[in-house]
This record gives sequence, C-alpha cells and structure tokens, in this order.
Amino acid sequence: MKNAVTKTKPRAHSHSHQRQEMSALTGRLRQQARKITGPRAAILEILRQHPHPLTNKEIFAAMSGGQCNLATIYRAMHLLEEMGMVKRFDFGDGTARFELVGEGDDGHHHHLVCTRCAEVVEIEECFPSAIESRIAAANGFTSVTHKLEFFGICPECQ
Amino acid sequence: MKNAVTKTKPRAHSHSHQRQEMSALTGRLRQQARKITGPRAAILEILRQHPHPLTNKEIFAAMSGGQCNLATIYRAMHLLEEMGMVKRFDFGDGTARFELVGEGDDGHHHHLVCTRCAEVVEIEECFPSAIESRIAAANGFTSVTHKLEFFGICPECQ
DNA sequence: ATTAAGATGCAAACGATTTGCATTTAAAAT
DNA sequence: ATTTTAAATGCAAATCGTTTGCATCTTAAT
Repeated sequence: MKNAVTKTKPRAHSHSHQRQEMSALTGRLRQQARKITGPRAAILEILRQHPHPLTNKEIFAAMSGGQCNLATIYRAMHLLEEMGMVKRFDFGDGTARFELVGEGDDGHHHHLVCTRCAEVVEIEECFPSAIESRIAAANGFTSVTHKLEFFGICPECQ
Repeated sequence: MKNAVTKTKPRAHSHSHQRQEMSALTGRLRQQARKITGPRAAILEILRQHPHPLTNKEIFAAMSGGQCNLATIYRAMHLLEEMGMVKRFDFGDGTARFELVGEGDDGHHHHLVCTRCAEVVEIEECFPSAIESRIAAANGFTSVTHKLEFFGICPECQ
C-alpha cells in the first residue's frame, strides 16, 4: 500500500535516495556480467552524488577531465536503464534525465520543476492507484502506468 | 459559443472534441490579424477531423498532395499553440503531438496510450487538484500545472 | 490595382541521440 | 602471469525531430 499522503517520517523523499554504496552498484553490474570500467564507475559516482535527475551532458560535464566520450554515457545510460539501475525522466524539453534507482525499488516518482530556473523538487504524491485501475479497467487496458510531472514557479523565481 | 457539454450523443470524452466549425477557426485567426492561407486551412481541416493528437508528420502525410512544406506545419503549430488553438502533448517518444482545442477551453486532459500499437484513448480523469494545490503550497511554488499520460496494453494487443 | 505585413518553400543548421567500426580493456581461462 | 575474448570505448558520421535564414509569394488592407 502507498503511504504518500499519510507519511510521518520527516524525509524529503521515500524513494530510496539515500546514497547507495559504490560496491553495491558495481556488484549489480558484475552480476549481469558487465564490466566495471572507468567511465561506468565515474558515471555511477556522479549519479550517487546527485539527488536529482541529470542529463547525459550534465553527467559528462561533471566529469573532471572529460574522461569519457559522450557516446559512452549514452550507451551506459541505456544499459543502466535496462538493468533497472537508473530511471529515465522526461521534463518535456527534449532531453532525457536520469536518476539512480535503489535496489528493489522501481524508481517510480515524480518531480516539481520550476519553469524559470529549472529547479527540481522530488514529489511524494503519485496519481491515485485506485483511479488508475479504474481507467485501465474502463478501457480494457492492462499493465497501465503513468508519467506525471509538475511544473510551476519556484519561490526564488516568483 | 460552445455546446461541448450539452450534446446528447454518447461520447467518450467531455472536453470539447466535437468538431469546431471551420469558420470559427478561421475567425480566431482573423481576430489576431493572422492570414488564412491554404496550408493553415488544410492543417485546421485535418485537425478538425482527428479526435486524437497528431504529429506534424502525420498532419503532413494527411495532406493529399503535400500541399505545404513540413516547415510550414511546424511554424503553424507554434502559432496555433501560442494562440491557444491547439494543445501540445508529449507521449515521451520525442515527437510532439497536437490536438485542436475548443474555444474557451484550455485543452487540458490526458491520454492512455498503448505501448504496442500506439492506440490513444482520451482520459477524463485528472490529477486531483486538491493534491496539486497541496504540492504547490508545500514547496512554495505558484502556477503549478502538470503533465500526465497513461501507458499500457490495449485490448487488441494483449 | 497597390502595398506591406505576414507566410511559405527550400535548404541549411541544430541539438539530442544513435551507430559503424577500428581499437582497447576487463576479467575469465590457461 | 599471460592469453583470450567478449564487452566496452572513442571517434566520426549518421539520424531524427525541429528550427531558421532568406528569397519569394500572398493575404488583406488601402
């Protein structure tokens, strides 16, 4: 059951944003017989340190001496996404953003994005699953999920 | 004037999808001192006849003899969007889709998209505004809106 | 009919992303 | 430790949706 609205713990977000151990991350790669390479380690390290979705370019820029090719980051993000280690988000600006996902977590959550300064806040609430189920049933669809993002003007930009 | 809600025929959605008169559409252009050109008339005519979001390419393809340039469609959609005559939707595939919006309507609604065959169903439900307000307030944001789309497998594709 | 703002066509430019291919490398096998 | 090989990377070129510069046309007002 979801506790989006009734939560009591004073956490900013419940979807496992506590930093994962690097060893846990590389371990997941190993389990899938993927190599732990310099570029991948760098990417994971950067993702670990960022609580919000990053674009491939931002990840690239975050690397000290451009120690890896941008194409490599694109490829790595596809791999990590397939493995369920990162989740892709779409803020509607034509640029994909990625966030590290906790093991066992599906990473499903939403954001509130400032349309002026692009500040991002993670959002607890989710579309009510009861309504989603009704929508699915009413239309005969199965495996229904949703993408939901909020946009507005942040305090600083008002 | 709009008669969106007072129709008697069994309709799937209430958000003014009844075809607008062509004259009403061209009138709105005239009011803004925009010219009624062949390409624009063709675009509006195509949009009128389609209940679901169309990509620019689809609009282009729907024109009998490619009577206008694709760039013209892109430009027209920007204009129509600014004028509030069409609404842009993003299904996350990197291609914008547009739907005609009824006069006075803001076109805000959502879709349920089949991830296999791309069938699209218009959805009535919206994210609860009370929750949205709470999200806005909790984070000090103003002018908060949202983008929400549902994805699943349609009856035929199951 | 004249005219000027607005539109269009065309091709080039763009930005995000993908891909082909030769080269490198992690990690398994010896 | 060395060999081996599948996997990964770098680089450049290719794609795809979209935008834009510019010369030419056209709507709609005069």
